[in-house]
Amino acid sequence: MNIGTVAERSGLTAKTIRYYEDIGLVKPLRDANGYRAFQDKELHKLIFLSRARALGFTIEDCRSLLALYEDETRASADVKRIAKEQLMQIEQKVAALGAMHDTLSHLVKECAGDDRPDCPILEGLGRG
Amino acid sequence: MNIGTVAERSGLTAKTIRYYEDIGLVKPLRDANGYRAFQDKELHKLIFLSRARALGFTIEDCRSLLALYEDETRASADVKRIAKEQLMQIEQKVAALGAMHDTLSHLVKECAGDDRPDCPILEGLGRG
DNA sequence: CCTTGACCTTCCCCTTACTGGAACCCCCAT
DNA sequence: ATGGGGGTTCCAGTAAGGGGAAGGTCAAGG
Repeated sequence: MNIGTVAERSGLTAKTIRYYEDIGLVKPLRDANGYRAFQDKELHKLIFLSRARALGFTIEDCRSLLALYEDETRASADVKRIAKEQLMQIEQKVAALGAMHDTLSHLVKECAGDDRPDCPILEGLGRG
Repeated sequence: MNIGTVAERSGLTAKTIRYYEDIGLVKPLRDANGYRAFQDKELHKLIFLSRARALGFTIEDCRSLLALYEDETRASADVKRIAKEQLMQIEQKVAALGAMHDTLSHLVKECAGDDRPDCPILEGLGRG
């Protein structure tokens, strides 16, 4: 499989896949013409990466998860620990965004939004 | 006021303030010795920036908001439009994080988290 | 056989919003 | 004069790729 094919099947872009090779996440073989030749195993790893990234894992998380994914003797506890840390980070982000949302929606609600220069949003931001 | 003082009062770091000068958000005067000399107006702009960034506005949003902040004749509608866009972006991020959270917490719940190699999290990520 | 267009390669710069560090200058107190 | 705690500039790096140039390759059509 060429890079275009695995890109389509994994949902990643060719650029991203080349980047993942650069940083050592995948190691495709090469054809005589220099084209990357992906085998099923590499494709599965890319699909794995695509999903893990979509769930918010960092590249370094993915590197750890991939090592566990490839290690048939891993303990599920190792995976669960990484996943739970990621869950907590997601929860923290949601909480932070929620606080932003509350403050901002309050300001927006107060603002007339007309032609007058009077603006509670700017006042709220500038108030010492 | 030197940069250390405004850093403390605005809640930004000196590094960040120098960066904001670099990209043209503030334009402090200079003392004879080359030190930045901040006046109250610049301090207020930095406080404004600190709050707006904390609410998730991008630097470019802040640039627009700051221009409106300084324009005594601005229409509140302009500010409200920017703020509402930001609100929508926050809502989208919350929704995306919520979806991640649901999927991941489901996987975590399924996982025994013991010494056995059997791991539903990895299975969930690798499943085609 | 030649060309055209789609695909592939490497390489380098760009992005966001800073942060860290090196090397150096300045001011005040001892 | 010296030590410490300011300040200054500039260079490099971060996460995770995206954009685009310059060029090699392949398959189909005329």
